[in-house]
Amino acid sequence: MSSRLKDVAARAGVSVRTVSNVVSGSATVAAETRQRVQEVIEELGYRPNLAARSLRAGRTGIIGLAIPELHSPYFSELAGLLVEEAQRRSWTVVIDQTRGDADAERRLLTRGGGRVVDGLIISPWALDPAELTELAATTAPAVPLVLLGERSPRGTLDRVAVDNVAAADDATTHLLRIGRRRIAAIGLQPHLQNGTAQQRAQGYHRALERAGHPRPAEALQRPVAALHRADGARAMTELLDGPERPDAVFAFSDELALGALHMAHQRGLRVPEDIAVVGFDDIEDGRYSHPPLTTIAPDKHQIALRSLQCLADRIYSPDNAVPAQDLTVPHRLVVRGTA
Amino acid sequence: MSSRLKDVAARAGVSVRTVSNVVSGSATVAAETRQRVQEVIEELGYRPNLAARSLRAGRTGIIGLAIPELHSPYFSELAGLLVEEAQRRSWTVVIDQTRGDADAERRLLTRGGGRVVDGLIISPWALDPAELTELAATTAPAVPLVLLGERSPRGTLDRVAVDNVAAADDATTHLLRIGRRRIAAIGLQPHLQNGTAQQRAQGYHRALERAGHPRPAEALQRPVAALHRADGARAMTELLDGPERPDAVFAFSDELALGALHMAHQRGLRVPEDIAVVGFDDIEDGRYSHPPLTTIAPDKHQIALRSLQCLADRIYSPDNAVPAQDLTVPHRLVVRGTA
DNA sequence: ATCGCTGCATGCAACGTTGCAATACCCTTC
DNA sequence: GAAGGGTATTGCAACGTTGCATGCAGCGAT
Repeated sequence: MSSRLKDVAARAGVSVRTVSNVVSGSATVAAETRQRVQEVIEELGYRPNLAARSLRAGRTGIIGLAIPELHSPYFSELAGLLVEEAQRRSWTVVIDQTRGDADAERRLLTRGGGRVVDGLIISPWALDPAELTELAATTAPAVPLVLLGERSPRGTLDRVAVDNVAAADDATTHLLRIGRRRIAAIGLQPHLQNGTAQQRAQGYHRALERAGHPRPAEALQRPVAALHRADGARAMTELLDGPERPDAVFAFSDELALGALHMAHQRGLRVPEDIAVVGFDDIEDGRYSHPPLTTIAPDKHQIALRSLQCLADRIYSPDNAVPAQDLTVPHRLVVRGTA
Repeated sequence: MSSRLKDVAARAGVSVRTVSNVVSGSATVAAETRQRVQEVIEELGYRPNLAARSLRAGRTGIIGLAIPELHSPYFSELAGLLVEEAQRRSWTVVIDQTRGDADAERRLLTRGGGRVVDGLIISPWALDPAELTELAATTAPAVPLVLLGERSPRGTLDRVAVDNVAAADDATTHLLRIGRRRIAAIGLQPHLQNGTAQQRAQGYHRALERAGHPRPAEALQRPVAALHRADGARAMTELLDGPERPDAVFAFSDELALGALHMAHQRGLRVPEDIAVVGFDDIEDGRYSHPPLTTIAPDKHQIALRSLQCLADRIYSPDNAVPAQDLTVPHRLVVRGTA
């Protein structure tokens, strides 16, 4: 059994309340008393019981981070930054993996999220933003919520993301500028109500259009089941075996790009001479691929920082008084070796 | 405000206790009553308050996972598996990043770990296993603890790991078998009391010795500050600029290996013809590098499974009655394209 | 000497849950 | 019809913490 306020109080010869005051520092305590209590705290190794505190305060000091999968580099890099930044605010982060499972995301909002965590940062994947908004609105005690990437209809929920359309446009424009003409896209997700993929596709089209290109053939726009390397490799195979061989590929994620790059090597193509590649995410691996990957780098640090700030505003605001925010974080094109 | 047992009880016309019985399913409740209570629970959207439960039960249902850094692929892959497996046991995982900081690891054991989590799975990095054991023993309420990788002196703490010596031996032996003679090692960490690196170095030496090779020159054994790609690239540079150019490299982690591979490409070397590379960890990226990385694959799934099992045994056992276990999980050599 | 003020310390109650032990009820059996 | 046994339900207390209100002492001002 470990020591409680009561034990410290008894040993220091003061009341429980006074020890509590020393610990929290909220009320005035005489220097001498504080000193004595502090010593006893050290001596007994007193640690506040978080469960009791939470019960009393109605807060747990825990926030949730819901991402599709932790082993994906983009999310693990982001999660790392978030955990670190949360620590600075003395929050603890629990990570949930939704694995692209709509039910898992649903459960998180209605059940899991409901009582354990003070707030939730969620990067939706399988769940339609509309349903998500609906769920968030109808869940009994509203969990403070911040969306990563997906926009909720009519901006009813806080959201932090890069400007996906502009970023995809930048990537495509770069490929045009270096003289590419048959630019393929890898990463469309027509089967999902997935705003992110749609937005990136939109940026891709916008750039081509502005440059006076005809709308690219369907065969050049490759859908994927997920954003893993394997999917990128598969899509690349399809492209290389397709009717019109592209001279450039814009992949909607670095993992897809690396898979595509891998396949290009397998087929004996030179990158970027035979085929240029641009990715999206700026994951660590891309810096060390061969050749190093040209990519769109979202400011992940900003994403972590601002989504936590957003969540804090909502958690500490009385009665949802804060209006929903839609924060756009900066991105930049990082030109390395593949395009 | 959200509903409590009290609210459900009032509405269903039963006592608080009966509702509690329905929720927990522990005591006998008449079918009819159960039905009615269930309906009210649905209607009001009642969710148990975890803080109150924890306070009462003395358990939080939260376990900690302390790893050096989340953005490193090996750890994020492992963390993903652990989170998933923990979910199956209805545990919540909070992840702490120690960033190779000894103080952070110390704090975790004495302070953080003390009261928040029911148990802790820790992959020590900066902390000497001896000090770690010492700390664990002297901390007031002993936190159930499982070590990943590092062994505690005289096996006083539970531990899950691969046989690092044998695995490193396997990797080195493979390089010998394909005809390499000047085999370098990247990843030594003489400045840390880091058992893992020492063990891998030991396996490397053992394999060379058994094959009748002289002890490799110091210049072939490259120390690193950390296990990132950048460190691997740097070490590779040193090797290529060194007095004796190796024809093979055994890197103590895949990240190091990928950094080394990158540098080999930069210098215009052919892999594996000019220089062979073997890594350690079997991270996803290695499967898509060019060429795909030959590596030692620890059974990560087993690591997750068994460390949780171990922790469960300790948490649910009365009074530390369970003896400390030292579990060795299997590994295998995965031959791909770099060696 | 009395009053009010400030600084410090304290007691009570409540957060929502569950273990324990007791009670009320019904049905069977002699 | 009473005793016995089981089933169903309940009240009380406690887990450790903190908000609120209050108490107490000492001080300077009136």
